[in-house]
Amino acid sequence: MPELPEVETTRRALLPHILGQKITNINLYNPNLRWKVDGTVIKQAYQQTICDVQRRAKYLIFQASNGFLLSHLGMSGHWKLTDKSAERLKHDHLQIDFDDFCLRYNDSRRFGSFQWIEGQATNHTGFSHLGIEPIENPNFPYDFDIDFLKKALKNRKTPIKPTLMNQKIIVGVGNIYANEALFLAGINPKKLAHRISKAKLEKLVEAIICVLNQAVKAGGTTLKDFINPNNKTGYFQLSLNVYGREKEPCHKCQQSIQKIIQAQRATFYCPTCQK
DNA sequence: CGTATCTCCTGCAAGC
DNA sequence: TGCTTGCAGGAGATAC
Repeated sequence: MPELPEVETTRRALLPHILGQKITNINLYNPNLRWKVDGTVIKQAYQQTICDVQRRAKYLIFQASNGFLLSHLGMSGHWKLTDKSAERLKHDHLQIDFDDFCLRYNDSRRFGSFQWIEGQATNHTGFSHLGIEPIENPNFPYDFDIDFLKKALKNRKTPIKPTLMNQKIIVGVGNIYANEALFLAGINPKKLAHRISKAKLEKLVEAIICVLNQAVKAGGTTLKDFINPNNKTGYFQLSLNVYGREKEPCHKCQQSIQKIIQAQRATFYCPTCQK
């Protein structure tokens, strides 16, 4: 599910509800997520007041005065605003109570994770392995441009598509948006990253920024199960040009979209439009 | 350091 | 209908 636009959609949906709200209780129903969640998370966040909700890469940050809860949604995680009295669903693993409502984290595949970290997320050194933010982010630097990309790809001999998904270079781009950005830029996903011309890289920068901004505007992409905390689906799936469209006609040239596997992931592209 | 591969888990759809 | 198989949006660990 969640790439940058889905995490950002979640952040924006949560912010107005929980800003300034005090955590009155936390229930960890199932600690067996990607890494075992220990009770420390519960103890540290208890009675804290949320002073901001931020995003770095695909991580969601619940910032309180002396620490923050870091939440990664993995493949299938999502947060839901709901009544405390609402019946708990299968795969609801964590519940955060506020005065009049609660937040529940549901994650069928359990690839998500939680950490409680002392201090301010904006000063957190644990994010240092993460690459650049490709679109505007109110809390973290985002100066993504052609000079950055040219330098970053100079020594990368891997095909451009899996390279775009490398979170050490650019954050937030997962399988769907890597496919879509390459289509918009007219670049073949098999092209080796260091062999792409400057003109094409310029198009790629523009395409990544464009596709992510459009997807944020659309509230993310809902293929199967992405739902925002207010129970609304995204609608960027209506704008997909290649992802999931194997054998369907290209929106530009009508040739059929091809599916290949790269780094154990599905890649979709138009062999005519993407050279 | 860069690259390739494997892995965690459940749900669902396709194929037989 | 019911079974098996493969695949799904992420990314850390490991081996070379």
